[in-house]
Amino acid sequence: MRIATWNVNSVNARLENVLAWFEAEAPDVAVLQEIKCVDEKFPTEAFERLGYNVVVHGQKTYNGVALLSKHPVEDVRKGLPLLEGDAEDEQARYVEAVISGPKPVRVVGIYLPNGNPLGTEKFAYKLSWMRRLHEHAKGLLAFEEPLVIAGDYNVIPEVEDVANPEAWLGDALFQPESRGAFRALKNLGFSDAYMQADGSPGGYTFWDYQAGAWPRNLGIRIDHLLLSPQAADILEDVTIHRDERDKEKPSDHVPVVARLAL
DNA sequence: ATGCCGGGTGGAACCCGA
Repeated sequence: MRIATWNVNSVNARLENVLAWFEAEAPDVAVLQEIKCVDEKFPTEAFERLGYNVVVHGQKTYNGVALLSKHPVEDVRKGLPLLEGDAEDEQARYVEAVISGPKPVRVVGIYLPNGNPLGTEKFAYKLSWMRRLHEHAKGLLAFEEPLVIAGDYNVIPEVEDVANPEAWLGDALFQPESRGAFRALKNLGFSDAYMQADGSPGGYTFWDYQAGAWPRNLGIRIDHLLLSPQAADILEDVTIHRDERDKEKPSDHVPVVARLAL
């Protein structure tokens, strides 16, 4: 079973590329981020024609996530639980479902807050969102079942994950607090699928539209799939679909696909 | 990268992304 994550930077602006990729690759399950539309504007029928069950957690203009599955889905959750004292969260950044394939696997799609600029409410929101994810993930791990938390984490985990580290020192994606929270999440017992299956430096998943970042390969690795031990044990390979960044009207992120022996 | 690009909104100029 192949599970994909892709920040598409507007599903409707990207529809031609996205549908072509799904036709060619036909992942069993995919999570999309930054769909940038409400549920009613999501191209649900187009994905249904390709054989997908569609779960959308949309929002006008910003954010928005979706989960697509060729198998039936159960136990759908939209939105990350709040912690005590948290204010309501209006931002659509979390979707979760159990995929009822040959063997069940729980798949979570996240669009973790960017957090820039530092020293603002946005950075505080990023860190508080990561605390919420940490607590919820701990609960999911306790099921001791195959679990994949995939998405745009907006965290550069290590110096090997960025072409030009100096340029990112003042950025929320590369702060010690952000990297520490990602490491703490991983240390609950997750395996970073790319690091487990490949691990070579330069496995970038994002290149800025500006300043020739793509032709100069000034990328960062921020789209990750974290695997529970039961999922890590059956990981076969991980593929970063770099070619998508070279298409007409590309997203600034490319798809990442993990194959599990399910 | 101070926003050089790109998307959305709304119908110009501004917000947001990473």
